[in-house]
Parts: sequence; C-alpha cells; structure tokens
Amino acid sequence: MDVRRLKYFIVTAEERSISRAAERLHITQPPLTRHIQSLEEELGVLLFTRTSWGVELTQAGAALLKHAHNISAHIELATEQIRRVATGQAGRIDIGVFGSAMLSIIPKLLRSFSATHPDVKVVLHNTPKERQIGALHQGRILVAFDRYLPEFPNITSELVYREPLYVALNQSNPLAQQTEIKLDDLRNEPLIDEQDQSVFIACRTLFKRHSFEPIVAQKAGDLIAATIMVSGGFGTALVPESILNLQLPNVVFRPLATDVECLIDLHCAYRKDEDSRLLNDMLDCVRAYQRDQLPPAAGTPTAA
Amino acid sequence: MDVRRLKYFIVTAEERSISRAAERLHITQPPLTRHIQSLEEELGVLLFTRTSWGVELTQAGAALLKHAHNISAHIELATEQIRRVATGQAGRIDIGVFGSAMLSIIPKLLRSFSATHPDVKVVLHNTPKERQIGALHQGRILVAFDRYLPEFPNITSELVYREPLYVALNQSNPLAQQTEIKLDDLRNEPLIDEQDQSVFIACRTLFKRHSFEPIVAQKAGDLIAATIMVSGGFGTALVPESILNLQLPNVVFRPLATDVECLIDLHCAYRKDEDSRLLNDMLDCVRAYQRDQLPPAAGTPTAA
DNA sequence: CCCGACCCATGCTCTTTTTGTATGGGGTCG
DNA sequence: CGACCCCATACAAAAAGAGCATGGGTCGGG
Repeated sequence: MDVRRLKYFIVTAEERSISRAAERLHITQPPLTRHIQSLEEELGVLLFTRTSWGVELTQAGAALLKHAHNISAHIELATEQIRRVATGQAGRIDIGVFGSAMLSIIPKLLRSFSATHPDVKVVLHNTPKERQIGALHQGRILVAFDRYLPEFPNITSELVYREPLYVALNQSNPLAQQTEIKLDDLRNEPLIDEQDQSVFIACRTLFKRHSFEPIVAQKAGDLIAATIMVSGGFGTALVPESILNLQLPNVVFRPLATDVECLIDLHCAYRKDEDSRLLNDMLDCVRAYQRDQLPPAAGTPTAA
Repeated sequence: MDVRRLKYFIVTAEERSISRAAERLHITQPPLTRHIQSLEEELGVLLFTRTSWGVELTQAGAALLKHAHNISAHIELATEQIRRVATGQAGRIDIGVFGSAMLSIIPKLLRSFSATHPDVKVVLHNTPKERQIGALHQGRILVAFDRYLPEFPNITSELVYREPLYVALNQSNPLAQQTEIKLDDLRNEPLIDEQDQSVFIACRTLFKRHSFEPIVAQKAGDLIAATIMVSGGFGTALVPESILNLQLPNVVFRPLATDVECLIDLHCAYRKDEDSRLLNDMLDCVRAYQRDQLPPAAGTPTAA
C-alpha cells in the first residue's frame, strides 16, 4: 500500500467527491478514480458507494479512514523524528572518558551541550585510553576526552582545557604543613604514578630543568586511584586541579610552586573522517568553552 | 513514502547488506540500491553508511527502523480490520424497531446475531414506522422490524414471527373475571387503538366475519402506550402476546378466543438493492429463527 | 604484491505503472 | 429536454521500476 494513495483516499473521503478531491490534489479526476479502484482492489473491499452526486464511504471505507489518519500521522511523526536525529537535534551521543578527566570540565561541557540538544541522550563510557581509540575507530564512541594523547592514524584531537598541578599529600606528611610545595621538596618523597603517566609527561620539561628524578613508589590505574592511595598513606601524588573535587579522608592538596608554568592538558579526540552533525556540535561546544573559560582558567585557577 | 520501500529498507537493515537483502526480496541488487537511495533522498537523510562488507545503519536509519516496524504492523492491522468490516465480521449494524416489536423476539434475534458476529456493534433505533422507511432508503438503518408494512418502492419485507392476540384489561373490568375473552364480549367495550393500527389491520378478517365494529375510546402512539392506558383505566386493548412481557399495575391479560385463527405478524423490511454481507447475515438469522421457532409459536403459544 | 571475490554505485535498456486528454453513460435540475 | 455534473474508460505520453553489464573500492589468500 502506497501512502500517497492513502492521502488521496483521505481527501476523497473528506470531499465526498472524486472530482473535487482531484482538484484539491492537483491531479485530474481519472487517475484519482483509478487510484481509488486499485486501493479497493488491493484490499479486496469496496471503499465508496458511487452516487449521482459523488461518492460515499462504505463502512469498510469509514474503517479505513480512521486508520488512514493514524497511519499518515504516524509516518509524518516518524519522518520528523528521523530528520531530527539526522540533524543532531535528537538521538544519542557516545562519549569516552577516563578517570580524572571526568572530574574536570566534562560535566559543565555536557550540561551546555545538553542545553542546546535536549533530545540527545548523552552516554558516557568510562574506558581506558587505548580502548577509547578502538571505540573511536569502530564508531562506538564519537568523541573521547583524555589528557595526554599520542598520535593515532585517522584520529585528531584538540586542546579543551589546561589546569595547574597540585600535590596530594597524606595529612601525616610533614610537607602538609607548608602552604605550597616546591619540586625540590619532593626529591625524596615516594610518588604514586598512574598507568598513562599523564602528569609525568606533562611535567617532563619541568623535571628535566630541575634534574628531578621521581621516586615511583606505587602505580595506580588512574589519577583518582592515585589520590585514593595517597589517602591510604602509600605516598604522594602530583594531580591536576580538578582532582580537588574529590573529598577523601586524610588527603590535603597544596599548589605546586614552579618557576616555569606547568599545566596539564585535557584533549578531546575524534576521527578525522567523521563529520556527523552531532560531533561538530560537540566540538562547537568545546570551542565555545575554550573561548570562554580557557584564558582565565590558565591564568588564575578558580577552584580552591 | 511507499510501504514497499519501507519493507525493502527493513530487510536491508536486517541483512546489513544490499545484495543479500535483494536476494531475499527476489530482486536484483541495483534496483534495491536505488530504492534505498530514493528513500534517503525523500527523507533528506543518510540511512546507511556504506562499508566494504555491506551497509550499516546510521543513527537516523536506526530511528527509521524502529518506526518502520510499527508502521508496517499498523498498516497490516488496519487492512485486516477493514477486511473484517467488509465481510461483516466487524463493524456496526443499525436496526430500526418501534414500540411493541422490541418486546417481541428482537432481543433473542439480536442475541443470536451477536453470537456469530461478536465484533459487530448493534445499534437499535426506536423510530416510528414512516421514518424507518426513510432511514432505510437513506441507509441510516439496514433493516427495520415492524408489524404491518404496506408496500414501498425498493423495499421488501419478510415475515419473522406470528403471535396470538390477548386482551389487556384493567383489573376493575368485570371481564377480568373470565379466563378468556370472546370477540362478542368486546362489542360495548371502549377500546384503545394505536397509531399504526397494526392489531386492527391484523384482525380485519375476524372483525368482518363477526360484523364487529370496535368502539375506539382513545388513541395511543404504540401498543406499549396503549397498555399503559389500560393500566390507567382508559379502556381495553387488543395486544400481541409479546406485550405480556410488560408488568404493569392493574393490568390483566386474557387470551382472545376466536373461531378462526387470528395472529399478528412481525416483519422485517430492507432495501431490495442492498446486498451487504451484514444484511444477508441478519436475514439468515431471521430465517433460522423462522425455521426453529415459527411452527410451534404459531400453533401453541409458549408464553403464559 | 597482485589477483580473485565481494561489496555498492551507475549507465543503459526494456517493461510496467502512472498521468493527462478525450470521451461516454447516467443522473439531476431548471 | 437540454445543460450540467458525476464517475468510468480508452488511449497515448511520461515516469518509475527492474534487470543486465560494468566500474571502483576493500579485503584475504596465494
């Protein structure tokens, strides 16, 4: 059954006349007559009784009319929704994040994205970095937020956010008495590294300049885990400012005082060949955030 | 949007391959490719991403797939119901009745009709005889049940039921003491006639034979109204047996003893040119009723 | 590294469907 | 009784659909 025929039928039923309906439909009367005939033939049912002044619905025709309105509305609703999905006004966006990145500006970013895309379901996937790259390639996620990102084929990334470093100390550590920590203070301090070494990579220039050789006491899966280990007394950790959102027992945070600026980055990564509307909208969000928030965030940290 | 295209799309989405889908659809691959293309063009939306091993749904395509199943099911449901309406298995039947005819076998008849047509809504219209004829002509009712029916153009009728006559007497009437009433007993009795004179017409042979001239004291709209007037003491009425179903205060019913059989008929009337399935089914019901009930009813009345 | 297998897209032709024009039969109204 | 309006049909032109042949691309195996 053709939906166009259904519409022809609806108009004919409304006009109670094939000629008038044809006029309204901007076709001539004979084709419409045959459309009605073939619809009747297809259903094996007489839809109209032909009178001298026009046509009149049979009971079966009246039954079809009821359904026809619903079906037609159903289809229009569907096409509308599909268009919305295609233009990124509705649907779903899958985002990869990992560990401390989540504590960073992601919540704010997603909130501003959701504000302009109320019908898009946002799905966060908390996955290690390497698997995010795979997921990006396979299209299981559209964009990934990570700190340090090496080069991958067909993947590009842009800087979202930079934040200063803090030292996470166990309360019992004598250094906790200081208001800020210098790199030299950490020379004999057992440090907790994490899997991706985002911090150490970010600090490599600083470390080199000071000939600083970190004493790695423990390895943690991510920076949140590292901070939990600090809480447990396993050592000290260098963490980005956003970790300060964590409230853990026996952990104090002190700014890392450095002679050269040392910031840790957050990037977002996506496939070069992906140009879906949803991705572009998300990147627009990120860039708007960069414009609005990056300069002050880099200069004067807002969190305490 | 053509529903055939929707089915093509569904199969393609299921097979994740245009070639395989084409095979399943018993067409070759190029036409299917173009169907998908024109569907995409019509919606202004990319439905599949083409890969080296086949095709994969986009988000918009997935959205369409969900709706497509519903729409397709909706249409099949509708066609099924329309066919049921057309074959008289569902829909609605409008029936005209008037006054005492309703008290007759109509309830039984409708019950047996409903038993075989559970999805047909039965609508009873209580309308005077003349308006029933108009309603029949206009198709507002499909069949009418009436007692005496003169000839009308394009209308035919058949006998449904015959029943004996009773005399409805007010309790205070001396004749109420008799177990049965003879026609001669009514010679000086004020009688209540009704609009259509169904009873007087049914009795005209009997009246003539006995040179009986009824004394018409009152006129009532129908036989039920006549019986109510008997209850009010306005006179005596000749009524068909089915009126005995009425329980009215101060009214007693006595059989009318006659030397020749005198029965009053119930007919059903319908348009000669109407041959809808519903009408024929209803007539089948009536005829089955005639076969089963008419002989005993005519010979030995069952009601007391 | 190339070759065959498989995928989708496209150009071309033939068939089927759909459309418009012209016309006819039947009913209604002045 | 003739003008008028309705629906149905015949016929030709236009459009859409289906199949065949073919091309570009990717993936695996020799």
